[in-house]
Amino acid sequence: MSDLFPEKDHDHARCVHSALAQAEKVCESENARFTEMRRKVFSLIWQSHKAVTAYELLDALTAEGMRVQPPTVYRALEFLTALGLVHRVESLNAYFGCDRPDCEHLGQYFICTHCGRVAEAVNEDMSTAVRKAAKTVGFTIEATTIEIKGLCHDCTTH
Amino acid sequence: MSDLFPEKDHDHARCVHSALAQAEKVCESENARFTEMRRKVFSLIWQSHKAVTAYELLDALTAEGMRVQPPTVYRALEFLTALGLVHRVESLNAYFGCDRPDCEHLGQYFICTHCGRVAEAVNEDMSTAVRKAAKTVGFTIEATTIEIKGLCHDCTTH
DNA sequence: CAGAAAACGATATATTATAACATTTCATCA
DNA sequence: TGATGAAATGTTATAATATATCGTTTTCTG
Repeated sequence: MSDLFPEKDHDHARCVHSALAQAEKVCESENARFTEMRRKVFSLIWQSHKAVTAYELLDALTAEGMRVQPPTVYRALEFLTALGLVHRVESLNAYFGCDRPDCEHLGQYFICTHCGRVAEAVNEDMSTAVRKAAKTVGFTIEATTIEIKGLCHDCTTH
Repeated sequence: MSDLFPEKDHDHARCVHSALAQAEKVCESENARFTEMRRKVFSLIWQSHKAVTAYELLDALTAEGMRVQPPTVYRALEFLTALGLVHRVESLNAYFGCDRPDCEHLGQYFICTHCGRVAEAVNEDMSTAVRKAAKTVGFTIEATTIEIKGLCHDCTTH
């Protein structure tokens, strides 16, 4: 059983560091500006593996003394999601950081209702099943949302 | 290609009639009251195969002269979704009527971005793929959201 | 450095959803 | 059958999520 979710005591600073490094690369290759605000919002999202709402981000920024309004946060989120650096969980109105922003993927999100963490899977069986089902009914896919809620392995066993 | 979406010129009165009959049955078997308000909201949702928002329903009720407030609509929606008579599309914050409320199913929703219609599939390959992926990572599923946006067959070809 | 484009600030407001408490309706059974 | 308790609805207020618009600042490019 390959666990999708990180160990509870993993070195999270490393996740953050790696995520930032990847984000830098993606922005550079896309000729997009990774501004201070965007970097700040991105870092806040990566403070945990949970999904955070726009207003939680707003509060966090405010708590750090920044005078920030909703549009600022939503703009940063729009930028980050457009580049695939973060993903939006539709069923939570919340955002989490993407592990592999460098490769195209139709993500499937596992959301633990107990610990709140979100993990992204890139499962070919699921993707294939979706594509096949669409083909069967003559549907042309533009976007897919696959969100699976339940208990992660840690929360199931402990 | 079995088309999931109804023909453009199908007898929609029949859809509504059948949906109401099924809803009656489900409510009866669940010992739940299909009150006037719930029936009204349910009928409004079934006026088309599109997903409608809570406030569109509110406006429709108001347009008919009813003095209705948001909680009333949300309560009806909560009741109807709990019984599986309507489904919520998370990525649209909107609701549509379920075809087969009598049988358990993990629905997968195809949402046409052109005509706005929503069709529900119950595809075992998809369900299986999701369950299998979950098992692989030791995840205990509580709920799944599968929403596929794109063009329905009609809108692709016309 | 000028000019244009992008990003951000600021204000206002739209949209979606729920909390809390009052009133009404309805099934039940004493 | 009418008292009563639970369910449903009404009413008011407000919370939570999101965007439109316009002005200013920053940054890129020539």
